Amino acid sequence: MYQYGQYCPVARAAEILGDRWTLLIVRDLLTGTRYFNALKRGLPGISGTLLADRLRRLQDVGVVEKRSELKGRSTTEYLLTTAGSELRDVVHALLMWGAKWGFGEPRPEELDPILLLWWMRSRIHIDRLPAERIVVEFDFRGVENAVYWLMLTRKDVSVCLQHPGHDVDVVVTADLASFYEVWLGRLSYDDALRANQINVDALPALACDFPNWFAWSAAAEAVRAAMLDRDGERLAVSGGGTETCEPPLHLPND
Amino acid sequence: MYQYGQYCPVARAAEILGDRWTLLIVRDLLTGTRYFNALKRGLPGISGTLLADRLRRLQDVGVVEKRSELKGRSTTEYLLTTAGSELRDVVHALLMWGAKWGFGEPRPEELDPILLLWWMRSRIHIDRLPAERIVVEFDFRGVENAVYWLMLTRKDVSVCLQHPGHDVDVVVTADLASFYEVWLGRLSYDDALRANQINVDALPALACDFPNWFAWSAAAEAVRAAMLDRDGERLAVSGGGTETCEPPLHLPND
DNA sequence: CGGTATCCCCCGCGATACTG
DNA sequence: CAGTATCGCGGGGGATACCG
Repeated sequence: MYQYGQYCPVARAAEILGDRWTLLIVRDLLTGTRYFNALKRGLPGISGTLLADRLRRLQDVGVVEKRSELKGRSTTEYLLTTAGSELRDVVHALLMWGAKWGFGEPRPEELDPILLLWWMRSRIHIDRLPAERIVVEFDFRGVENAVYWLMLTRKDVSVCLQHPGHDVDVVVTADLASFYEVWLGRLSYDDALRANQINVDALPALACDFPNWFAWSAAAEAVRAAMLDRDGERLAVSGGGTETCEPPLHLPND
Repeated sequence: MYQYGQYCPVARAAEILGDRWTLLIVRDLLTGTRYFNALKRGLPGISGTLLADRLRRLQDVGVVEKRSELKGRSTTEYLLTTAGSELRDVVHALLMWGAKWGFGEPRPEELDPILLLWWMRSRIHIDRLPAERIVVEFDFRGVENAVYWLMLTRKDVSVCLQHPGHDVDVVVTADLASFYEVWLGRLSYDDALRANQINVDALPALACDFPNWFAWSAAAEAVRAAMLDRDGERLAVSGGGTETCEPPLHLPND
């Protein structure tokens, strides 16, 4: 951990949060991730050693509390302290800025289908699911052999890298980049359907209900707002050819 | 520059801002620093190479604009773009959090007297200065031979590491840590005077006016608010022994 | 002043093996 | 599963010299 040697609150905060991965760890803790391996799954590329280092540092500075439940199994929980919870404002400011100024098309190396499904798993409207178990198969184009499954019940949601064995109820075939953009609010689900970037094969009732099972990304609203914001500024600057301008549609960008 | 490989606005923002020094560079640009060497002076410990690297990166991502005025001298200005200016929210969130949770007594290695004077230089109420040039000598205790000067005119303010030659109008003798705490709003100037942590030797009129020449740290208000905030929570938790509690005074902490 | 080019060292980090 | 201990490397970054 580097020390800037400046007696300044911004420098102190940057010392604590500036280490690689630390802000993403906080982001995930803020959205309810509590276990070591869950954090690790949400941060592909981090090594176990490094995650442990970062978590220890966060404990030392009073942002994270480690709680070991000795009762049932060796479940160790990482929870944000009060100080950690108040980082919500920092992460939110980063989110708003990132959505407006650091965002655009996904880079190829950002198209990790497993991470996407992992994120989706944590944003299921459990109470909107059908009563019976549902297995959804995702067939992502643009990545070789990217076929994974989501097993949805009202008790539990799991990402399967192997066929779960049960019958598949819904088959989603999608362009991975487009599905990511839908996830993040840059593209509307309906538009993606219409442009054949997403295809849902299931009994009509299920296919129609499918998009409602997901809350989509927590960042989607900010991303949409940022797009409108920037479009607004661009239009304002360019002078605008039409006085009554059409509501900006999310057009497929093929 | 590290890439997290996550299509997420927070990760994208962290990629751009997470490099060492970058947030402090933005902090200084936000407060009006515009020249390479001025940035360097405000960031003791950064190498010229690294500062140049960081500034180039910030240009590449559209946060900073480099403007070379070819007219007069070879003055090169670094200015925040619109995107850069909107980082104000991020830095502000860090400031608020840092003031509340990452702050406390200064660490010994943070007691750089030159940096303090450099900061003071940029927060002078130029219009409150006397009409004639004023030379203030600072005699910081706790550091060997830490004697420096501030030369104040309504045209220009400069930090002198050598005696500027002119007569000294005000001699400030102070404990460096305490003066830093006054600078940052953790200690009131008057209390520090009373506790002999700061001593001002000058003609009465000048001595009395001296503290009003400075705007003190831009972070001071946040720091004060954070102290009250935390005290409030502490009192609320401890139950409070007195029903009418005295307004929390900033007592000298000797 | 306002940087770039070069060299070289150190430590942040990944990989691996091991433990409760 | 939830980590710790150890080793080895690569590149981030400091020091220095140089240029416009």
